[in-house]
Amino acid sequence: MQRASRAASIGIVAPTLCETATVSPPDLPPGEPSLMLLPFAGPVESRMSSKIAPFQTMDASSVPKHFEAAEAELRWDRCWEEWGTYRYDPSRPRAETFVVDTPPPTVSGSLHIGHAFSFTHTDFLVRFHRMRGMNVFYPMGWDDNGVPTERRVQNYFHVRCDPAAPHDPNLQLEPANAKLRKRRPREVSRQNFIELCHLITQEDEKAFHEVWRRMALSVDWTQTYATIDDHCRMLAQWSFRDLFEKGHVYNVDAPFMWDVDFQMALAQADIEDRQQAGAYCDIEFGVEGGNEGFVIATTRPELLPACVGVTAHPEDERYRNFFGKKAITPLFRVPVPIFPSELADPEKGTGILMVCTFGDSTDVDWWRQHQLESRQLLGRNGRLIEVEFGSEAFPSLDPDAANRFYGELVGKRVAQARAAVTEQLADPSGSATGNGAPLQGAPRPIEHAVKFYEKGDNPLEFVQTRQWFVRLLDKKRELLEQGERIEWHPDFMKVRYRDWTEGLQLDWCISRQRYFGVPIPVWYPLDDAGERDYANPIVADREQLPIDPMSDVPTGYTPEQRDQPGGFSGERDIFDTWFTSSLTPEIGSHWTLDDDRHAKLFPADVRPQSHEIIRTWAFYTILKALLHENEIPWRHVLISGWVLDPDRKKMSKSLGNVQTPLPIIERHSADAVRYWAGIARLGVDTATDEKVFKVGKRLSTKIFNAGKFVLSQTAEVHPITAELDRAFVQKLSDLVERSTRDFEAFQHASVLKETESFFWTHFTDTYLELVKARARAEGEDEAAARGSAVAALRLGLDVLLRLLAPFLPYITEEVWSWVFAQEKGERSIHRAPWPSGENFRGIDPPANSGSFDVAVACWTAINKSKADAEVSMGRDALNLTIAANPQTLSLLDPVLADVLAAGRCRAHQLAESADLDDGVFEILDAEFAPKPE
RNA sequence: UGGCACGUAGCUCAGCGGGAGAGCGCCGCCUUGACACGGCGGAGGUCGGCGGUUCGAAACCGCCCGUGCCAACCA
Repeated sequence: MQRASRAASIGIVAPTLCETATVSPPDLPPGEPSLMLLPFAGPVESRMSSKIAPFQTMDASSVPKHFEAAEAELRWDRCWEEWGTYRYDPSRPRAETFVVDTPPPTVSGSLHIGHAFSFTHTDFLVRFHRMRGMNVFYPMGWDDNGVPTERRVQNYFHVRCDPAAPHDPNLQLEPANAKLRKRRPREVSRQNFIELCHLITQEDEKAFHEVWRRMALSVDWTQTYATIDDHCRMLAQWSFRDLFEKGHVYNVDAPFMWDVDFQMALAQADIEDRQQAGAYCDIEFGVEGGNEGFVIATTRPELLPACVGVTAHPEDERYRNFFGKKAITPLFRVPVPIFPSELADPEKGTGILMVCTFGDSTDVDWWRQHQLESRQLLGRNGRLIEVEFGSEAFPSLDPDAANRFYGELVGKRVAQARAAVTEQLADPSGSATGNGAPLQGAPRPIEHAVKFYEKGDNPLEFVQTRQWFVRLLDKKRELLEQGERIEWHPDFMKVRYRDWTEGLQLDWCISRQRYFGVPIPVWYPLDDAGERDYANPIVADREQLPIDPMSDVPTGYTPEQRDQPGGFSGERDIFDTWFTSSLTPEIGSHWTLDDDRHAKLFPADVRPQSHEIIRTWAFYTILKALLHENEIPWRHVLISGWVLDPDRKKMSKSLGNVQTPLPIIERHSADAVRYWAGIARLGVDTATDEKVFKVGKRLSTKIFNAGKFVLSQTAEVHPITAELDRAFVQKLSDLVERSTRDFEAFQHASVLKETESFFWTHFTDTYLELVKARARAEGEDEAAARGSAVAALRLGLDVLLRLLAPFLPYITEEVWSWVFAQEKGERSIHRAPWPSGENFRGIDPPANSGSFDVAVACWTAINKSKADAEVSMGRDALNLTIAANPQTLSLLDPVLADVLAAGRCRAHQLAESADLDDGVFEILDAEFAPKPE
C-alpha cells in the first residue's frame, strides 16, 4: 500500500494504474495483490534541462535486483487490457489499417509449443505495424467444428451419438473413468451430443486464451469469434446460398471416397497416401464358351464378387482375342464383359485386370465410361452386405455355389473377407475353367500406396452415396492466377499452392455425415411417395439464417409436413469444417452484414498459417474469395515452419513428444520463448532448445540491468557532441534503417538478430563501458561532455527498447515504464512510435566514421593486456604504451580520453608502428597496479 | 518417381559474388561501482562431393550424395 501511494504522488504511470492497483485479479493469490499489480515506479526526480526537454532519472537502488518475469507478465497483461493498448479503432480509414486473418486454432486439438511459435511470428509483425502508427485489426477465432471435437467428446465422456436416441434435457455427465470405459459407450441423442461438444470446446478455448495472454499476443480480445457461433454459422450458410445461386454447388449420387469408420465422405484435401503391406493374388478367370482362361493379379480378391468387367490394353497380344467376349469369375461364376482400355498397363501384374464396384477411382472411371453394372457389395460400415446371386442384379452361372461362397463373406470387414476369399480360391471347386484351384500359387507380398483419411485408421473405400460438391475443376486457371496475385513468405511456398491446384482431380465434397458443425441449410421437397426431390432443394432464405434444417421449417411449409409425403425433409449432413474456416477473412470483416466494415477489413493484409494446410485452409479461402467477390482474400501469406522436438522429429500427439507452452514459459519467461520464436525465420522448421530459451532470458536480464544503469545517471542531458557519442549514434541510426527495411520485408528474424547483436556488441559491451567514466565525471567544465554521454546513452536505450519491443514486450515495457513512459508521453511502449530518422535529427555525424571501431579496438587491446597479465579488468593500469600505425593513431585521438578512462589507465605513451595494419593496436610495456588488499 | 527446401565450427543457425561469422558448449582468467541470471581473453571450419561460369565462388549454373517436406504411385 505504501508503494502505491508513493507512486501516485510521483505520478509516472500511477494515475491510470491506481484503479488497477485496487483490483484484485481472480487469478492471483490473495495477499498483496495491489502491490503485485503495480508496474514498478521508483522514485523519480523530475528536472528540467535547459537544453533538452523533460528529463527524469531514477534511483537504481529502488529497482528490484532481478526481473521477476512471471509476476510482470500477469501485471502487464492486466494493464494492456485496461488501457486498451491493442484495441482496433473502427473509425480510422482503410489506408491506416493493418488487418490480420488470424488462424483459429482447433481448440480440441492439443495445444503445443508450435502454436505459440507461429502465433508469435504474427505478433512481431503486428506490433511493428502498430508502432508504425497503423490501426491494427488482430482478432482471435476458435475452431470448434468437426471431427476432433466429436472425437474428444466421445473419449472424454465415453459416449457415441445415436441420432435416433431421444433427447435427454437433464443429461449430466462426468468425465469417464477407467471403470466406465470398460463398458459400451453411452448412446446420446444428436442434440445432447452437440451440447456436450459446446461444453468441451468452451473449456478448451480457455486453455488457449490463457496461453495467448501469457505469450502477450497483442490480440484485440473484443474481436473474437468461434466457428460454431451464430455469426459464423450464418456466414457459412450464406456462403452456401451464394454459391448455390451462382451455380457453383451441386449434389450427386455417385461412388465417392468414403471412410468406413467415420462413415463419411471426404474431399481430396482430406486424403493422404500411406505405404501398406499388401499381396498380389494371381487368380484364374474363365472365358465364356470354352475352357480357356487367363490370370489376373489383384491385391483386392475380396472384391471378386463385385467384379463387373475385365480389361487389358488394346495392343496387348496376350488378350486381344478376348475383347468382346465375356469372362467368367471364379467362385461366383459371374459373366462379365472383357473390353480394351488404354488405361490398362501391360507391364503391371499380368496386364489384365478385373474392374469392380469399386476398388479405386479408375474402377469408377471404367464403370462410368463403359456403363458397367453396379454391384456395390461394401456397405457404409465397411462390411459386405447381403445379396442374392442368381437375381437380376447379381447374375451367376451357378447361383447355388455363388451363394454358398458368398454366404461365408457376408458381414465381414474387408480384411476378414480378403482372408476368407483367398482361402476359397485355393479350393479347386471354385474354378471357372476346371483347371484346378483358381488361386495360382501363394499370394506375393508387396508394399503399395493406399489412400487413407488423414485422421483414419482404415483404407478408404469407394461407396455410392449422395453428397454436395463445390465445382472447382473448371476454375483451376483463375485459382492459379489468384495465387500469383498474393505474396507468399517465403516465396517458394507459392509452389505448394500451385502444385496442389494443378493436381486437383475432384470437385470439393463439402457434405459430411457428422453432427457437430454447421448444418447444410437445405430441405428437400417430398413427392407423393415420400421420396426426396434432390434436383429441387429448398435453400434457406437469408432472413432465416442461421438454421438447422432438422428442426427449422422452410418457408411455405408447416412443422407437421416434416417427412410426410408432399411435405419436406431436412438435410441431415453438415459442412466440411473447411467450408466455414475458409471464410475467416469474411467472418472478421462482417461480410454482407456491415458493408463499411467489410470494405475496411477485406481483403486482409496478412494470413499467417503453416505449410501443411496450404492445400486446405489457404486454398479454400482463396476459392471462396474468388467465387464470392472475385477478389484475393489477403495480400500476403506468412508461412511458419513446424516446431520439432529436440531430436528434430515433428511434434505430434501421435508421437507423444508434444511440449506444452506454459511449463516452458514458467521456466524461462514469455519473453524468452518469444525470443526463441523470433530468431527463427518464416518457413523454417525449428527445434525446441533449452539453450535458446536461456539466451532469450539472458537478453531480457541484460536489458533490465542496462536500463537500470542508464536511467540512473543523474547528469543533465546536453546535445550529443562528443566524437564517440556521435559515432555511436550513427551506428544506431544505421541499425534503425536496416531493421525497418527488414521488418517491411517480413524478415523479423534479421531484425531481432541484428538488434540483439547491436545491443550487446555496440551498446552494453562497448559504448556503455567506454562512456561510463565520462557520464560520471565531476566538475562544472565537464558538464557538456557528461551531458552528451548521458543523452546518447538514453537515446541508445530508448531506441533499442523500441526495436526490441515487438519481440520482448514485457521487459521492454517494464524498463519503458520507469522513465520514458512519462518523458515521452506514451504510457505503453507498444503504442510508442517505431524509431526513425526523427530520433537522430540535429545530431551531427562523427568527424571520422571509424571513430567507434577504433575506440573499441584500442580498449580491447588494453583488456587483452590485462587478460594476458591475468589481472582483473577493474585493475588500474599505471602506465601503458599504445602502438598503432600513424593513421590509426590519428583516428584514436578524438576518442582517446574515453578509451583511457575505460581502461583505467593512469599514464600512457603513444608509439607509431608503421607495420601494424589499420585499426590494429598493440599494448607494449604494460604496468598494472598491485592487487588491492 | 516428380517438385520444393536444406546440407557452413562439437550443437543450433546467420551470411548467399570479393575479409569464413554469431550464440551455446569448450579452455584460461577476473568478484568490476547496471548486471556472477555477470565480465575479459582464447582455441575450433579445406562452407556435403565433383565439374563449370568468373579476374575472383560458401554464395551463381550443372550433375551426384545425404536429410526433410509436399505430391504421385491401390489392377
